[in-house]
Amino acid sequence: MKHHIEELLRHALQGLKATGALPADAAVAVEVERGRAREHGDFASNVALTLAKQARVKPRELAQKIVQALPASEKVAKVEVAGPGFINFFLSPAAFFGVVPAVLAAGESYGRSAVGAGAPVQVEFVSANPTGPLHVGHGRGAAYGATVANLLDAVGFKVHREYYINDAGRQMDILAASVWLRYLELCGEQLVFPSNGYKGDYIYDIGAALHRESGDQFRHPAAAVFRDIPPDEPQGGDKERHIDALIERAKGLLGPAAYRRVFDLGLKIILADIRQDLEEFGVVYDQWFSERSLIENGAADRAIERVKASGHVYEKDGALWFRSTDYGDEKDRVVVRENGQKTYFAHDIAYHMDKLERGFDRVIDIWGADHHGYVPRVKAALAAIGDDPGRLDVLLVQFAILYKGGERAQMSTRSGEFVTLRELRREVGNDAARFFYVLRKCEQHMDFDLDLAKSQSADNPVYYVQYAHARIHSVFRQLKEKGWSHDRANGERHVTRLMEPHEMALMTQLLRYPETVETAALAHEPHQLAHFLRELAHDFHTYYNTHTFLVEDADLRDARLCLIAAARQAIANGLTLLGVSAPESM
RNA sequence: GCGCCCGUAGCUCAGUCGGAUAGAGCACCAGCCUUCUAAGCUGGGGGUCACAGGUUCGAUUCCUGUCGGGCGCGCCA
Repeated sequence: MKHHIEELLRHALQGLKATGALPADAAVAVEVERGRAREHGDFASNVALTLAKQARVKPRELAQKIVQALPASEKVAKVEVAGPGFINFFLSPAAFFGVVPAVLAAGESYGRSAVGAGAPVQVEFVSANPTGPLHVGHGRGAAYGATVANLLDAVGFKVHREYYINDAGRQMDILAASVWLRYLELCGEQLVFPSNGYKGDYIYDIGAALHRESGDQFRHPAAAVFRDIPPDEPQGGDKERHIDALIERAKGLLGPAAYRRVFDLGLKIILADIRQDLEEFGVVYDQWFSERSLIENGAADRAIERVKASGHVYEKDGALWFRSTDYGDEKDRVVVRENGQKTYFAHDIAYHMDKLERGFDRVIDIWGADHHGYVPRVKAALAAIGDDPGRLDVLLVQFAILYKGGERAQMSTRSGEFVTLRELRREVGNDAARFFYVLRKCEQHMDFDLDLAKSQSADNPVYYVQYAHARIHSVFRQLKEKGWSHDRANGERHVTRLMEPHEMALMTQLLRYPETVETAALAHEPHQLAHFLRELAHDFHTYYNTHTFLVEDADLRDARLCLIAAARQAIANGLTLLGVSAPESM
């Protein structure tokens, strides 16, 4: 509908250019928005205000000319010039009534569109280090990313959902060492666990799995493990040097093959856990992309070569540096360390190179806001190797702070004292978690009130929306109990009877649904859809309270049932995009 | 210190590319169940859009500065 109004305006402006009322080269950016107040109509445009200067006419005068040049449309009942020069459009009743059969005919596809034109888009999200279970911070990225992907899919993009597995690097070595040490304890060795190791209970579980699988095969005396290892922090040493030495000792004592078995077992178990966690949360990927594969198949080397070939590199202190400051980064970055190892950044260049080579029109990365400083260097690298950094969008998701009984919940993976996503899901349910996570725009810090999310009350927006859906089902159950049935065709013939203000409001909201999905998708803002659904539910609840649907007059009854069936469809479609269930009864 | 994000009602937050009288939910107050689920509805009070300048027909929105909060500034990932 919005696009229809925009089209009418464009026609009018073309006409005015043809007659010379507007300069032929006037920049035409037609803006149409929903009128805020009723008296401002259903749609309003400020084109006359923005073009007045170029046309050298007073805004109101220009607005009048535009209105006269507007082509007739059966969907528009009235057009007015108002205020300083706004053009207000009032839709005809036909435009409202049409939405009911339109929704019912479209069914699950109502709100879907083709603006994306099948363009391939990749959405990479969560991508948490496989060093432990997902915590509640990852949950927001998961819900947000999954919903952005769903929205893009709904408006016609070909969406590829991907998880980048950080299965290389020091953190994973720390995990492997942590697992091995817990395993040694289970073998009966007495040792002091490193302060910088992973201390969560799940490490014992993996150690136990290793022991079940391999018995004492990887056992070494604690004395041999800790011989000549530099002291840990509590003993006055450096915790980083301590853990690094333990990693080297593990590799030495176990040998490459056995070390790899320990390493891979930890990776496998944790990854399986993450995967299951996300699946239960309704988050499913097309691809799990391994960082290690970039090293093993030479992509990382190839990336380094391309950066070198760009000339934006130099050697310093034995390391290879990428001069990212050439592209506006605040300092240069190491890509190959003094010890010959490539940095995480080097792998990330290779990964993004690979993404673009795979032919995505747009690549969307969803990162935690703590990685914001990382954006310029990745874009710089893409620019240096001749790729277009404009194809990469990085969306930063702020942390969610959990409140429980008014108190903040602390989280830190290393110490093992964190609230996991799984715990959150168990506590508030998947639906509330998915809904709450996308209720705020991503760059907003979010206070996640666990007590509210879990409360089965009117305060809880997710129940409010779901209840509207369930209530409509309930009406149809009542219909049967009264021995009636719904004649949809008859209802559609009599939609013109739906003249009550509540009915008009509900139809207006239904008309807005496709616009909302499109706007939310293109702006990557799921919260717009969440807020829309609450409003739609409100429009239904007020209607429900004011009018009886199951009236004796069959024509009116059928028409009303068509309307609420359409509302039910729109709510269900919207909730599905959010990954929230639409229950038939509550 | 530098960089990024944020600051809107008592609380949590919307506010589309600069537009018309700044909105919603919660909380608070007053009402509504012989009627399709009261997990609902109706009405009411509540604002220096952090502060100070600037840009213009017009600023919550754009620019500069100040204050306050979060995050980042490794040859970690």
